[in-house]
Amino acid sequence: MQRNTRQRAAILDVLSRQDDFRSAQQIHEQARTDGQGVGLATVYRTLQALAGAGEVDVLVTDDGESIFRQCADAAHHHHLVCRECGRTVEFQAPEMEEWTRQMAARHGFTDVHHTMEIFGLCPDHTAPAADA
Amino acid sequence: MQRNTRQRAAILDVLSRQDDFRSAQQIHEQARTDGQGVGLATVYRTLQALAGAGEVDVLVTDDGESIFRQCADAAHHHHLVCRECGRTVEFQAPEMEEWTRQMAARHGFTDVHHTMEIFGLCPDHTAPAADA
DNA sequence: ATATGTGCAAATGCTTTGCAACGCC
DNA sequence: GGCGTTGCAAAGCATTTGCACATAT
Repeated sequence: MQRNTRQRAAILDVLSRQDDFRSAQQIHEQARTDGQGVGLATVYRTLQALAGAGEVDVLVTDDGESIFRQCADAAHHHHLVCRECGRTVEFQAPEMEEWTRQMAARHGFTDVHHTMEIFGLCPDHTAPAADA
Repeated sequence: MQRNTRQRAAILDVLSRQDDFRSAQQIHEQARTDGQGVGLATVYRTLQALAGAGEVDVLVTDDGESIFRQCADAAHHHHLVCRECGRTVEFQAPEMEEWTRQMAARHGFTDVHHTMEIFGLCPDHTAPAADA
């Protein structure tokens, strides 16, 4: 049901060599650069499938763009992401998990999931001094 | 510099009577229903201004849509939101604030901000039993 | 052989913007 | 009166989809 196409391999290849969160368009361009051209629609479709299968993590940026990453940790975790270059640090927050679960339960919410991501500028992209 | 127009008042009015997170389009429609028609572009522009001024909170849903709400607590806080109706519970997580700050600092990230929202189904919208 | 995947281009949906008319201060 | 504001419609963007063609199994 899930075929082994050249395109799929190309996308997985880009993902496996990418340590940062990247948009579909960036991944598309990268595959293209690697000489493994893939249609943009295919990139979207494949990423969607991978995300659905839990093989890649998806984050929605403040401006509504989805960015993807093949994470090292298969378990549930969160991210510290550079909003400039996508550089990422994975981390877990077990206390938090429990905490949010209780919060949801206390208010009778079901089928919950939470987002908890930290966006900032990594050491290499610290904001230029805004000297007047 | 910020004028008192009928439109602005209409939008603020809708917001003040709205306890849930709503999209710009929903707010636009509501104003319209209230007999206080406002152009959609104006709604977007006004919400953007209000958000920038910190007078309303903005959340980005999983599908990239922005939803707005005039929050009771002016201080930094988080939300438990019903993904079906927008119903919201505000809450704070002081331990978390400190926690994320340290996490960012430890990795040399600056100018950070974090998102931490819980999405689920409120008691009134619990998923229909998926009985086979 | 056949269902699935792919590519293109058109369509979608949210949001932004150009520009002339409008109205607060 | 002047400058921010509004409205409309067009433009912009990321993403999705229809459909004919290619291809993995």
